[in-house]
Amino acid sequence: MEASVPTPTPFDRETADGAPSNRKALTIGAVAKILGREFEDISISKIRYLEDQKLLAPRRTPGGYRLYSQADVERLRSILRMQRDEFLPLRVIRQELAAGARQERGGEAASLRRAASVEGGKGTRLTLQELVDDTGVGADLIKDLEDWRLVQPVAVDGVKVYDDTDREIVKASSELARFGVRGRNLKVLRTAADREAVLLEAVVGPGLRSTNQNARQEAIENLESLAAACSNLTHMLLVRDLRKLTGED
Amino acid sequence: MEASVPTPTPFDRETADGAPSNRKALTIGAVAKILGREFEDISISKIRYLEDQKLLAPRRTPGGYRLYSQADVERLRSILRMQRDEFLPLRVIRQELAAGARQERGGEAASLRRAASVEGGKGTRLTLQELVDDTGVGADLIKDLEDWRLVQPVAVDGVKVYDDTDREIVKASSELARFGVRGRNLKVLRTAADREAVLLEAVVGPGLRSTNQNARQEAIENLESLAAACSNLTHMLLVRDLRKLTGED
DNA sequence: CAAAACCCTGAAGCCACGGTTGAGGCTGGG
DNA sequence: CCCAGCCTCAACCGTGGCTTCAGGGTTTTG
Repeated sequence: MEASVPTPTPFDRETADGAPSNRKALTIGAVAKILGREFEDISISKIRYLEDQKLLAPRRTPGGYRLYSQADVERLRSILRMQRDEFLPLRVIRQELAAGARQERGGEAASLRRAASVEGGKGTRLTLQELVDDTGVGADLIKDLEDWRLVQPVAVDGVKVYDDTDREIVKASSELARFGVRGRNLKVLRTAADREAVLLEAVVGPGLRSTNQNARQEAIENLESLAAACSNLTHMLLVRDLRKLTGED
Repeated sequence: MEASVPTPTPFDRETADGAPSNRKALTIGAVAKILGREFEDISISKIRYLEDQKLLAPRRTPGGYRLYSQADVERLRSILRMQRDEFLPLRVIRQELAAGARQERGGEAASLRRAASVEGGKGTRLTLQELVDDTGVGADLIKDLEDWRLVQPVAVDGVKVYDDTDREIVKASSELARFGVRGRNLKVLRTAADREAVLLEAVVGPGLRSTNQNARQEAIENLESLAAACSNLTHMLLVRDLRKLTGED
């Protein structure tokens, strides 16, 4: 989410005049703090390192302090995204940046990869309105999905908030809704998923509850593989059933 | 070491009847040589390393030699491609593979999509032996899958033959078998798929039975979309369930 | 103006990833 | 029975991507 923090940082005194602060150059510490919201593994030393690797070239004060323009920050942001979402090595990112400000290339696939991850980011919190805007789905359908518990918002401060699995679920459901498949029919899918979850829980459960952090991590990764394989298998089984349907007529 | 060598292969693997040799299982050296054409940085040790990292799991001879099925070679090929072309780290490739390359960027997803197509080309007919060589799965697991009716061969002239959905199902199951999920547990997946099929049948059934050829064709295409959306939705529901599992600790 | 907060460079260190190498020993096809 | 080919296990290695530390300069703030 692009909340683009125009927020006055604690030590922020450069915004004393109500002027648009986002025009001002930032010190390295300020940049780290801002980007820290989106990327938890950012650090001052890392930013310096990236400069060392010729990925950035901020202006300097006469005294030698780095000064980051708004553009620099954006550049850095996209570097970090490519790292995190597309797993690109710096060497490649450098080229990618040099080759014009190309953007949004494999972005779709990458975001999918993240969205489908079991290891939940917990990051996203959407209001109903945002969910509607984001998916282009009517509030009535969402209501329907909630009634049948396909979507399970959480109440925070009396407001329902949705997360990113909810969003993906809504998107997928809207596809089905086009064909008239709605809440009551979807219930069968939910129970199917619930049962699969129980099955997988039985397999990795022990490792998951292990106190050993390594074992736990491994269990989570196995869980990802299992979930994928499971969905895959179910899909193939469905395809076979459907072929029988279309074949024998 | 694996004590249970799954090779009571009933039939001699000699292709006395001049069968296409590319159906046969290969030794590691042969695999390296073949893939060496496309990937210069392949080596025997690298292939072994990838196995060590759980990216491959070829069958073994009773003596311990690795035997690579056609499917294994393809899997390896796509591993190498993801490394070379998409710079993905092995950790990510592992997941991507488990997902059965459900979405393949960059174009050619043809082979899988064909296999996943509802519109069945009844073409493929595999014997048990071919199925084993092709998928690299032990005959015992296949037997297990048959017992639980995940795989449904047809008897022709007293010989059981499998089709390509069976093959894909076996492949997906082998992924799960690695974690000890076998026949009895898989039954829940089959019934889930069956129910989804019933659901979709209700939606497109009328069109499917239409005498109007156009309407029929359209129904089939809708069915594909529906199947995809359905699987997708079930997967997301599963992911959400699993996140709850990993989250609350 | 001085202390406090922040920033600078360069060199060294660290850890994970993705393999390779080598010793010592089986396998299996001709 | 021979010998190329394969096996495991453990040690080793280069690179990438940072972090840490020492020693010292710059800016802000009160």
